Amino acid sequence: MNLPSEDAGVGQSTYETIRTDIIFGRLAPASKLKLDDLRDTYGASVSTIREALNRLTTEELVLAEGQRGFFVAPMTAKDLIEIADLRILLECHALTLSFENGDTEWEGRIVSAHHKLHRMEQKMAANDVSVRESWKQYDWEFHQSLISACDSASLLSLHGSVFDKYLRYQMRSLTFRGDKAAREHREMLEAAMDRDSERAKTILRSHIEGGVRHCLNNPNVLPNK
Amino acid sequence: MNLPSEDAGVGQSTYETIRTDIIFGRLAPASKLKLDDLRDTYGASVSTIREALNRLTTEELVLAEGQRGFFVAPMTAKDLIEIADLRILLECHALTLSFENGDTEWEGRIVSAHHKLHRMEQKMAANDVSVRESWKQYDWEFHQSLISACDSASLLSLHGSVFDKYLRYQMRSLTFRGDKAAREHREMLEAAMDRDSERAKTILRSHIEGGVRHCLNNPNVLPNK
DNA sequence: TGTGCAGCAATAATCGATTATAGGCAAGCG
DNA sequence: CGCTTGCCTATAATCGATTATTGCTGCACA
Repeated sequence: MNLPSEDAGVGQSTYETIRTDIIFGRLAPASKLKLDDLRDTYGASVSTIREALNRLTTEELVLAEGQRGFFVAPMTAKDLIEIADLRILLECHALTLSFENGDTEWEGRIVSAHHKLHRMEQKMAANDVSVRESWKQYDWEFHQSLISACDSASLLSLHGSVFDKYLRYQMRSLTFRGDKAAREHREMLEAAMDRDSERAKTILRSHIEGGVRHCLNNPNVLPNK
Repeated sequence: MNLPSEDAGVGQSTYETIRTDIIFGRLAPASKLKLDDLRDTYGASVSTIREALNRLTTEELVLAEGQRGFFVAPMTAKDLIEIADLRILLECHALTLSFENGDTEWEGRIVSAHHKLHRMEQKMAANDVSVRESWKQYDWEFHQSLISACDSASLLSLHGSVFDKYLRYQMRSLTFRGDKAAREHREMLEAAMDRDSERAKTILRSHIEGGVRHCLNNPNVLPNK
């Protein structure tokens, strides 16, 4: 997850803000994005807004329908399943490469990321819902750290984009999957320290499939259809 | 490969034209993209040009460096290897899914695409270089047809984007890899008809790896560095 | 003669205005 | 009474102008 970086130009920060607003559900799926409204909301000119929306169109977080404007990408069960399938494919592949290349620095990043994630999991378990967004942020950081030694910028970039789309579905389930996910994270940490990529991949697959089931069983996630 | 569709708006067609100009090498790798120059070349206002460049930035065909403008993405051996690795990963996965789901319509698409590709391969073998771009177009269509029954729009879209980046490298090798590639295409056609996805994947892997070697051995492809 | 600062030219970023399009509503005709 | 057609409003697409940034060049001072 790339959070909005304040220091950048108007264009860049508008793009990042709209992007996170879509991912965190502050802009409803399938809703119309009127340029004039967005200009008022985000305080940038229509041209700048269009720039941001066009970029998001390429990422398929926004749909541009002919001359009829922009819409937030809708959320469907089929899309969730496709995205999860892609995340498994890309992340497992990256895991294999990363486990081969990873050095001690890499282990350090993982241990550090897991520690921070674990703290958030504890807070979530104690029903402190205020940390929901930072929890997901640290979840990203942990998964990212595991594959960070894969030595392929293209793979990392593609994975990041898929991860964020997956995250949009996760953000809609208000309940915490708790113990199970936390245990899987710990097991992946251990598998990484043992350089056992097969074990890590098995856990990751069931980790993601569990997340998908959790979403599909939760009526908050896909209210329509 | 999505070729420019003339019927669309100025923005869309500018985007598509610049995109194909990058992929087909008419815009040199790592070259600076000056907005005023592009406005004259493509006959659209700077805002429209910016819109196109921003979209291409998301696809990583163009790099946007701070407040210092846009550049065509450079081409490097490492990037080629990463892209090819991703193409293998995505296309093999799609192949598996597609072979499971494919119906008779799907077979028809493959046979048709292979026939057209074969015609171009014959022309290329006869040193008719004028068909170089349509040959690559039909190559795309054939590979696309093989995975077209994978039933995942996200996977097809991601694959398309990676394929086009791979294509950019292929377009720089002026020589025809000929017989070998043509035989591999025919073998993949046969594997598809037999629904033998393992065989198809093995051929595909060596097909792509052969293409990469062909590029890396050709000094035209990566002149610098 | 080398270095640093200042002003200038080139070019990018942002904006608001103008033009084009779509979709709804109403009037007129069948 | 219903359907079609033309106008009208809301909104998108495109544009050229304005502002900001960068990096170069030349001059002054050490």
